[in-house]
Amino acid sequence: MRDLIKVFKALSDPNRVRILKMLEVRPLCVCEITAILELAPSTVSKHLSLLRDVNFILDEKDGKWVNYELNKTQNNEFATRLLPLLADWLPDDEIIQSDREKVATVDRNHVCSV
Amino acid sequence: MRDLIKVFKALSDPNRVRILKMLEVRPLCVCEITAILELAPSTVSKHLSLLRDVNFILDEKDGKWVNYELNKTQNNEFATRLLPLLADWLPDDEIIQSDREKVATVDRNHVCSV
DNA sequence: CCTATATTTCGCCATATAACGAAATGAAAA
DNA sequence: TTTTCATTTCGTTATATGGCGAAATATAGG
Repeated sequence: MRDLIKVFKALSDPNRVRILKMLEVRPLCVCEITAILELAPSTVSKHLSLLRDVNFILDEKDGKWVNYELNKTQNNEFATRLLPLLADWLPDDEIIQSDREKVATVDRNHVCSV
Repeated sequence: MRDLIKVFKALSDPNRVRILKMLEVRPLCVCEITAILELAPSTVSKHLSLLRDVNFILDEKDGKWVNYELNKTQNNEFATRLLPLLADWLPDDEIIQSDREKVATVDRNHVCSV
């Protein structure tokens, strides 16, 4: 029960849903996500660690960056069944569409503290 | 987006999940649910109206009682796809099992303010 | 009509949550 | 080694949420 509640709480915040919908396009580092959401880096980091705690995303170190990607492994029943639902939803949401366009063009070398 | 967030928030409380898992067994009135959850009637009523707002359950007046049941109509994409997932989950949860045993035996004529 | 019962609404309180900035950490570059 | 940049951790603050009891509403039955 405890784990299930954590999973739904993770999905109960619009900024975390925006992150997941961005990661459907491609993996992103923290500062790219921060630039698109226009939130403080510490806030974004907290959202990401929460999504990682419920196995929705995986992190991978890449030099000074940390890349986050959707967890496509089958190691978590909740993620395995909920992420495909989310992928079907919000196709016409304006914020989601705008975020995804930015994902297509954002470049971490230009966007992070220049 | 707004509606989706409301849906996940509705699922983010253990007492609301318990209610949905009880309603998988059969429809129940407010005082039966109140007796099983051991919460104040006003609290249960609030949970139920929240679940109704996101189309997870339907209410039907029956004399002085109000019966709530799972919404099995196909009129809401989120309910249609999330309720079957929930039905697959928590089969071994002790609280859920205990709640469901009580659902099988509870009688509104005995349990409500006698 | 009057009372009893089921439910809902309202106001209040304690806790949870999301936001920020400052400071700490870790790795690359100078 | 020192500096720089990306990220995380920590402490604080404002708002959201879940709980209750009291009062309002609705219906059944005397």
